[in-house]
Amino acid sequence: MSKTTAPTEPIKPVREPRGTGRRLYGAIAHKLGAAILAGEYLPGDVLSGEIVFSELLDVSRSAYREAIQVLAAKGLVESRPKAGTRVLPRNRWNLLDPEVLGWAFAGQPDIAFVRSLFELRAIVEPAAAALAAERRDKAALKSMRDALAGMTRHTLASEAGRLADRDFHNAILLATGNDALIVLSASVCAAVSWTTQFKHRQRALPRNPIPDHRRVLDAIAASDSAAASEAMRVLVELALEDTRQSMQP
Amino acid sequence: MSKTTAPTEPIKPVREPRGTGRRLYGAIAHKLGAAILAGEYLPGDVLSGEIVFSELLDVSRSAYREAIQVLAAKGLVESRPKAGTRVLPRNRWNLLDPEVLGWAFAGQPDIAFVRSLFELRAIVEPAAAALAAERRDKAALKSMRDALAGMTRHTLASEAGRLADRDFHNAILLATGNDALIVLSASVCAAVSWTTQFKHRQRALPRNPIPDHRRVLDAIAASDSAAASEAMRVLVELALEDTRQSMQP
DNA sequence: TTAATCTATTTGTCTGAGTAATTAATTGTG
DNA sequence: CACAATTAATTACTCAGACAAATAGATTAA
Repeated sequence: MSKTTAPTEPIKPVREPRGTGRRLYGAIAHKLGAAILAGEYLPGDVLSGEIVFSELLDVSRSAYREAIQVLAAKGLVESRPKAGTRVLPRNRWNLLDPEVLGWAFAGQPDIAFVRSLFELRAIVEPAAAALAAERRDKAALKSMRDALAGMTRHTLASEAGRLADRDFHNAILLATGNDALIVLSASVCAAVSWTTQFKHRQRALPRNPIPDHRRVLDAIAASDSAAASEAMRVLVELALEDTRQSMQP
Repeated sequence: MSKTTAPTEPIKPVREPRGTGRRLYGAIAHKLGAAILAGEYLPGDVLSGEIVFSELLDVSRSAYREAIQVLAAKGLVESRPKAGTRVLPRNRWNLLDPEVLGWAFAGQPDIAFVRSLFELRAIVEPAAAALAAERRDKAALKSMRDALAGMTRHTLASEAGRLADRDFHNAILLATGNDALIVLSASVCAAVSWTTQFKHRQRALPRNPIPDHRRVLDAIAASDSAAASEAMRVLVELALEDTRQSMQP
């Protein structure tokens, strides 16, 4: 195949801080990953051949192959000699991988998937708050207080406020001392921050959520795991409702 | 550096069905990933240089680089020009990635991490059972019944019995209709199956778990989400105790 | 002390060749 | 005719070597 046809604009590394596509192979992985998540390639589809596809993208086979390794590592595709590189069925995808989540939200995010993420969050975060209440680490409590202070200074609609909110949830997760929980929430929180960022672009937050956050903190400080869980449940519930409002219309 | 020193036996692709190391780059990724998870390389350590390291392993730079891409995709390492390839801090690792979990259990698994996985399971699975009870899909119910039947035919200590047990839990997750939950449990279940496999090598299961499983199924069939959650909680609790017994001494 | 510049080192990208694995067609065999 | 063994063709995989781009660290200038 000749290089005359350029069906896609030339792949160029994106300059993002800590982003996924600072290098060429990263940019290709981002492009292809987002395309797969968006449904442009369906499970079972083959990605032409190495030579054909790399020429199509106008990059070397090395760069293309390294990008494919990234996708394969996340369970999106599988390469086999003679069979080519095929998109794997959706249940093999590593949907909780932070980068994959980023690709999922790069395009029009699937409503059902967003809902399932919030459902997962509604399961995990209250339980995490309860665990944190049982452990009640003093340093962790201080982190939460700091984050809460940050939220009082800035409104949640601001960038700084959202960061403080994230820090608050992160501090609780840290306080559980559970590595698996920490990693999991790191993924989910990243995704949630995407949706909230999406949301706040349209409308400001209708209510002041500080008291709700303080309730969680107080319960953890008092080692009341049941109250902590319940308070966190309310918090997630509210976040879900806000998101639903902004995504429905 | 010359190739005279061979500190490690030559890397060779492992022949596993659907395994991680069928190719050379996969074998390297497996070797390095397992080494990192085992703590042989600590966060902040650099992996020499591409040329040095690839010669050390006696493979080409391409194969080594593709292996590194896999590790980088899972958040284990990060490569930057002039700075080399460094092991990232543990909170960047994608610990819920099935492959990473496999590497974690390739060596002596960290007790604290196993505990945190069970803690996560104890959080997620009862909630999933409750969700399944709310949805109550007829096809899913049939899958659970089939898996349960498989468990009655074989004892849980057998390979077939363990597969049936996995199918049972999988069917419940499927019934939730929550993609995020499904992916998450796919990871955790894989890890748990590792530990149970480890366990059963030493001693047979002391009790017959069929009635406990049936209780979960009945509660889901009756759309009693509270009962389903509680029954599943008991199930996970028992599994945790069994594992604790076999890992303590 | 601070900030700008330079340089050496390291990863990133490209090219082209050859190897190994696997599917699919083909042939042989009951 | 059905089925197993063989072969051929396609594809990913591995290798080697060169050059480009980026950057951490030293050097110099303000």
